[in-house]
Amino acid sequence: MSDTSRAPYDPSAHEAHWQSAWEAAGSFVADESDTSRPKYYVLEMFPYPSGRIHMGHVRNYAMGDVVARFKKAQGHNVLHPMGWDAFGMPAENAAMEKNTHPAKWTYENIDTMRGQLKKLGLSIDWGREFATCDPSYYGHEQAMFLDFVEAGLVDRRESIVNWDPVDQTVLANEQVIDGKGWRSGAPVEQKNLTQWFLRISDYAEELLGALDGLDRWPEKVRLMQANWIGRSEGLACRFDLTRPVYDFDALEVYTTRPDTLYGASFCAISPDHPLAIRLAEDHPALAAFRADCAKRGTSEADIEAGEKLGFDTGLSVHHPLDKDWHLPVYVANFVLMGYGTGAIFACPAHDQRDLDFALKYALPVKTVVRPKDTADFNVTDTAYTGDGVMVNSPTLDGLTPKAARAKMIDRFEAEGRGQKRVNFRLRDWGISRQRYWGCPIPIILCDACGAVPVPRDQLPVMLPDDVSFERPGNPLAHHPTWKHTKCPTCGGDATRETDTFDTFIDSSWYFARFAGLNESAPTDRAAVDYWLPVDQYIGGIEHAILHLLYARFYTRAMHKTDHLSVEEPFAGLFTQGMVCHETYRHAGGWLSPDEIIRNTDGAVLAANGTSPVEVGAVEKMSKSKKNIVDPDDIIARYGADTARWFMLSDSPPERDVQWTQDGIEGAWRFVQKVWRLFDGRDDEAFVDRLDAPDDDGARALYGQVQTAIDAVTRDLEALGFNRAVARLYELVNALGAFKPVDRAGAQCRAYALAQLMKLLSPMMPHLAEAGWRALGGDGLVADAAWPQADLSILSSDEVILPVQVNGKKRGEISVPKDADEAIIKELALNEAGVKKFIDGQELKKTIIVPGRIVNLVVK
RNA sequence: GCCCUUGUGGCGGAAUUGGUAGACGCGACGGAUUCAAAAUCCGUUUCCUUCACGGGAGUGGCGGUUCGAGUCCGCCCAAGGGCACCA
Repeated sequence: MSDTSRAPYDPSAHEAHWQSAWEAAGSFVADESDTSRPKYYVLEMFPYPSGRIHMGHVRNYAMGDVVARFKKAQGHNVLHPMGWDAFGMPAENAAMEKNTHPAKWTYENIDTMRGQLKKLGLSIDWGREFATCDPSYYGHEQAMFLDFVEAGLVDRRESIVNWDPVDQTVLANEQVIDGKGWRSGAPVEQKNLTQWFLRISDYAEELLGALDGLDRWPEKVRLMQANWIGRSEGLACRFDLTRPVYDFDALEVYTTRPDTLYGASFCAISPDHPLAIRLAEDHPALAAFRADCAKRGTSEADIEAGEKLGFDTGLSVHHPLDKDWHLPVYVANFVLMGYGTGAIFACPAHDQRDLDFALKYALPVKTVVRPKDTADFNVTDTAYTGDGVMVNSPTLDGLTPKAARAKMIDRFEAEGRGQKRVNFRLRDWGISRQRYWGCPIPIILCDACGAVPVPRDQLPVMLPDDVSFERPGNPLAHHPTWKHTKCPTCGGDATRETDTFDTFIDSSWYFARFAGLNESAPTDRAAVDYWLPVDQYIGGIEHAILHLLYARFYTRAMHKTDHLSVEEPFAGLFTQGMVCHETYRHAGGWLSPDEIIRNTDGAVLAANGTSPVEVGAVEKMSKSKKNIVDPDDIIARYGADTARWFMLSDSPPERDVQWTQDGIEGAWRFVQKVWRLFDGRDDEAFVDRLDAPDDDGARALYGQVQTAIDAVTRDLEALGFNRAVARLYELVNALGAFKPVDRAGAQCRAYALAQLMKLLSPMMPHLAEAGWRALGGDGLVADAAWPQADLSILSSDEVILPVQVNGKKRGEISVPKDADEAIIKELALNEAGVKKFIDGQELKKTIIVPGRIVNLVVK
C-alpha cells in the first residue's frame, strides 16, 4: 500500500467538472418514448424569480433531487423539470421602486437564479424550462381559458374587493394593514367590481370526496383542504316577517342545527344582507353600524374572536314552528353574507357566538340539549355543543340531536316549508386582477355584444412592453392604444379586458406543460398521458390550500376540456419545513450572521465594534430580520454537496431546520472524512460485487454495508433523509475504523467504498462521482444502478434477547435462533443479573416474544 | 373563537409502530499527535446516588389500559400552524 495522502477535497475543483459531465452524458434528459422502464415524475414547486435563491430553495430542491436521483438509480424513467412562476406583484413593485421594466427585472432574475440552481448540481432536465411570463406559455393559458368558457366553467359577475383609492388598485388582504393600504396608507374601501370567476364550487363535492384517495398526501393537508371546502348539511327555510318591509316578507335562513329550533332566541342578518342594505338607506344609525362593521377585519379569526356586535332592526319574524312566537331581527357582525344565506336563527344555548351575543343584548337563553346522564342542566355562560338528549322541544324530547335534525328536516320538507341543503364554504375562484404583470384575459368588451372571446387566431393577447408605472392604477388600462380594438362579433369599437389572471392560474397547470412543450396546444397529449400524475410533488406547507386545491380543480377542468386524462395532478405530496436561523439585534437594529462575532466565552458582539448583540429567537430566514445565509456564499466556501448534505441532515424534512455554522462545518468535515477514505488505496481494483468474506473483520464490514444499503433504501423510500444521513455516518465510521489485513480485506474495503458512493450519490452527487472515479468505477455513478442488500448474511444463528423482570430490563441472554421457549426461559431465569431480582419470589408469568424480548413477571 | 400539529439529554433528533429509550450529528470535557496551532485520531457525556460494584428516576403534567407505554386512551399545560386576492 503506497502512502498517497491526498489533498483535502476541494469542491471548486470537482463540482463544475461533474456538472458538465452529466450534461455531456445527457444523464438527466427525460424521454417519454422510453417505455422500457416505469416512469417517475418528481417535481418541486417552481420558484418565483425574486432575485436570488435562498436556503429554503436549497432545501426544497435538494430533497427533490435526492428523490429524482434515487428513483433513476432504481431503474425508473425520471422526469425532473424546472421553470419559473414568473408573473406577480413583486415585479411591478420593483418597476415602481427601481424604475425597471417587470419583464427585464424578471428575466434577469431568472438568469441569476438558473445559474445558482445549476451550481447545486441538480439532476434537472433543463431542456423543458420555461417561465410563465413567456408568451409561449401564457398564450396557451388564454386558449385554455376560452375552452373553459365554452365548457361552462367560467362566470362573470360582480364581487367586492379591497380598493385602495390612492393607488387605484385592488389590494390583497395582506396588503391591508389596520384598514389602510400598505403603500399609500389610505383607508381601504370595499368596492364592487365586475370580475371573472372559475366555477370551482361546482366541484366542491368532488374535490372533497377525492381527498380520500390521496393516500400519499400528508393527512394535515387533506384536513386543511376539507375544512376549506367546508361541507355542511342543514335546513334552508323561511322565517316570515311579522310585517313586511319594502319588498321583503321573509328571511331565508340556513341552519346546520334545525334540532335546536325550539331554543331559538333571535334572528340575525349579515351587515351585507340586502335587507340590511335597504334598511340602512332610511336609517342613518344602521348605515353607521354597517360602516363600522366594514372597517373591522373580515377574516374568520377576527370575527370569531372579536366582540359580537348587533343592531336591533325593530323587525321581528314568526317562529316557523309556532306562529305566535316572535323573534327579534338583528344585524350582526358575525354573520357572513358569503356563507349560507347571510341570515341565521340563533340558539344561544348551543352556539358560543350566539350566546355571547345573547348575553350582551339580554336575549333569552333556552337549553334544548342536555348531556346524557345529567338530570338538571342549564346553559349559563358556556354554550353546550356536545351530543346528548333533546329537552324542552315538543316532538323532539328524548331524541339525540342527530335524530332531531333529521326529524326536523323531514317535517319541513313534508310541510313544504323548507329543504335539506348541502352547503359549502368553498366559494368560486375570482381570477381577475387589476394589474399589469400577469396573463391578459383574452376577452373583448363590446357595448353591443358584451364580453366576447378573442378569436383563437389572434392569440396570444400579448402584454404591451411600453407601459408606465408612474400613474397609479393598472398600466394596461392607462395604455394609450393597447385596449382599443374592434369587436370580433359586430366589428364596432370595443375595448380589451384590462384585467389579468390571478397568478395561481399559471401555477395550476405548469406541471402538465413540463410533460411536453407542445407549440400548437397547451399540452402534448401523449406526453401528459405518459408522465402525469406527478409521482412526488415537494413544496412548502404554505401552499397546502390555495395552490394545491386550485391545481386539483384546474386538472379537472383540463380533463373536461380534453387537455389531459387524469383528474388528480399530484399522486404524492410532501411538504417540507422552513429554514430558520438565530436573529441578532443591537442598538442599530437587526444584524446579519456575518455582522457578528462570537467570542470564545460565548459572548456575541457586532463585528465592527464591541457593542453587545442580543441573540434573539430562531426564526424563518427573512430579509427583514437579516437572519439570512446566502447559498452562493456557502457554495463558494464549502461546495454544493456540503450545503445539500447539511440541509438534508439533522431535522426531519417536514419540520423546520435551523441553519447553524456548526452544522455546516460538521457537514464539511464529513465530506473531508469521506474523501480521506480514499487515501492510500489506489492499487486495489474496482470491486462492485462481492460474496460475503470469511474473515471476521471483513465479514463484519460486509454486513455493515448490507445493513446500510437496506436502511438507506428504506429511509429514502420514505423520504427520511435525516435518517439516511445517520446511516451513512455509521457506514463511514465503520469504514474509517476498518484496517484490511490481507487482500480479501482490501477487496472488501474497495467493495464497501463503491457501495458507499452509490448510497451517497443522491445526496452528495459530486463527491460520489469523484470517489467513483477514484475507485475506477465504470461511467458515472449518477447512471449506476442502486445496490441491492444481501440480508442473508445478517441473520446469525444466535440472537440476543433482553430479559425484563416486571417490565424492567435486568439482563441479556444469547440464544439459538430457533430455541424453544423452555430453553429460553431456563436461560433467562439463570442469567446473573436477572436472578437477583427473582430470587425468592414466585414466578407468575413468562412472556416470550420470539426474537424480541423476554419478560418475567414475579410477585 | 374554531380546527390542527408538536412537546424525548446542553442542542438537532433516533426508536423496526406496544418490546433493550437516547442511534447519528452538534456542543462540551479528557487524552494522543504537534515546537505550537489548525486539522485528525481515541475516549467520556440523560439525571440523581455510590470510592466502586451497583441502585434509583426518567420521553411536557396528572391519571388509565397492558406482562410491558415515548408509542394506545382520558383530562390538563405549553409552543407552533391554518381559518378566502402574498407567492
